[in-house]
Amino acid sequence: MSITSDLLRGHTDTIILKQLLKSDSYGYEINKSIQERTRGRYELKEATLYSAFRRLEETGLISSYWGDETTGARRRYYTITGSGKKMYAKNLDDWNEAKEIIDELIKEEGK
Amino acid sequence: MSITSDLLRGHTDTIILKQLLKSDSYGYEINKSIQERTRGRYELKEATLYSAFRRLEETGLISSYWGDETTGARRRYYTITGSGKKMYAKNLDDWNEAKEIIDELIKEEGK
DNA sequence: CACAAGTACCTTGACAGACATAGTATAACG
DNA sequence: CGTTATACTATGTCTGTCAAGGTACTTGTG
Repeated sequence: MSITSDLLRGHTDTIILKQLLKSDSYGYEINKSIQERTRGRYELKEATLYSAFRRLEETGLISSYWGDETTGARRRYYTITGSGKKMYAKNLDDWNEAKEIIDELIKEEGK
Repeated sequence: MSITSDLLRGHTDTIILKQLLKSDSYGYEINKSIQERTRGRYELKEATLYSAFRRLEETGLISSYWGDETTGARRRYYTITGSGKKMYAKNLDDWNEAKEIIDELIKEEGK
């Protein structure tokens, strides 16, 4: 991984919600997908991922169910809820604003 | 403040270093400057600011000296060091990369 | 067949950065 | 003369990330 975790901090939830917006998924798959999408520049640590799931489910932004795999390890699938979708939209807005603010504050040419 | 602190997390040091790049400054002034630059959308909490100073000084990225105010409260001024400048440049690069990665991961239209 | 590697999930405890709260001290203003 | 603004400090809490360790099943390899 090339960037530090503090820069990604606070985005984990949004990243997960985004993945679930496309379709239900499970931990391992989500993480693989993230690695692919970023061409290996970023991966969620397992502990981070699963603690995010717990947090998101506790606050009602996602819900989960066990898959009915007849073979292989069991998978816990997650679904984004209505309030999860709202939260995603809000987080995206917040991100766009934060991006602007941070740029203003740290860009060299400054204003 | 409109954006959450987790989104700003990890940028505090860079924001401070950026301010000191222009000229030596002190805590209160830096914070005021941030509020102005962001038109009130962001301010560092005092505890955050001063603990960042301590951290930056301990790691040699800034150094400090007491101002010789003949009036008003005493001010502790901070100067950015050589390694502070390098760190600033590195953090800026990291930010540009992180920005790209996060956008890829959370933007609606996806990839 | 034994064993490594890959898939898939979970728990515990530690750490660091942001922050709330509270305190000290001086100057300016009405 | 009390409030507001300036200016800094110290202590303790909270939360997200992560390291480390564990369980369990499947597939490939020699």
